[in-house]
Amino acid sequence: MEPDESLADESLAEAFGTVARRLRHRSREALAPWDITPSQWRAVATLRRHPTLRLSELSDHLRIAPRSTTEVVDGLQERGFVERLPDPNDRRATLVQLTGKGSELVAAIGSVRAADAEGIFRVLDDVDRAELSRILRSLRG
Amino acid sequence: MEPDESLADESLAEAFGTVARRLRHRSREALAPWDITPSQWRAVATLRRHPTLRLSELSDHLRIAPRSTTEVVDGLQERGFVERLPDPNDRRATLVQLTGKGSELVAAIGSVRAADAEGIFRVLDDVDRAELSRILRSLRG
DNA sequence: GGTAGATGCTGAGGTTACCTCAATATGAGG
DNA sequence: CCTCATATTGAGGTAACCTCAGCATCTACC
Repeated sequence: MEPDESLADESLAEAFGTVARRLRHRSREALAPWDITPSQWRAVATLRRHPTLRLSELSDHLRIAPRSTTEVVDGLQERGFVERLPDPNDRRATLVQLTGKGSELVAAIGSVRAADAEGIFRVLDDVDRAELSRILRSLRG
Repeated sequence: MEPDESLADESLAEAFGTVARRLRHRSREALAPWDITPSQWRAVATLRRHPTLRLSELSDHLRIAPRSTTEVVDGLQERGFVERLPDPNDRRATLVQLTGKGSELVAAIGSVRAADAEGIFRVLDDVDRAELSRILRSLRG
């Protein structure tokens, strides 16, 4: 029950939130030229690796509720980056795919190289990056 | 420009956000019995260490816009955890302080010990916690 | 001492990224 | 066919931010 210890732990959670906020902010700025938000980018990036996903599968990857995925996909579809297709095997389901424009987006942003990540994580050396990556993976659960 | 590397970096930012979201979620649950939100808790915790702060100073500590601090303090004041006092040295400014109830809150939550932090960071051993803490501090900027 | 410009707070209004709950459509098993 | 589960979405809500404008007050300089 030493106050110092409790402070340390509290700071851990707090510092985490602070960095996350900063990261979100940077990310938003970095993506602004393409008129997409960080959470939309997360979805696009997921679709790059899994070219065809049901909405529910995309939800699982993003770890958000299905309803929220609908919203993200709506936004991307409006901007023409993804398209919805009926799942031929299950008429309840909807498949999501990148459009040509969506693929171009991925390429464009990929070549500029996630300035959001770089900008903030640049202060870390390779060892620290690896450490952080490992720790995050275990915290992700 | 190797795709693997870009993927790794992207995952770093992504994983960070995922963990942050999870942390926020846990934190909300942990604080629910006291009817305060994580960001309100952050403010209360700050006031524990700096018993009297101007709103603008509190903003600096929380790293949010002054207007947002007004909102956080409003919420805490409604619930009786903090009070606003006029700054005797500057009639533009408002000082914020914990009330008796606010101090009890800090004590109560402190004794249960940040379940939000513990719950998620429990998977880390002491070394990893220290590493994470150090890395976060450098990322905080 | 008076006025220009900085500073401190808050009202108004907006955004992002989530959420739950209920409705609708379809699938699967008996 | 009938029930139960699953997939998506409409409706509506929330937390945690933001900016911009307005008002009060302070500070500095003439």
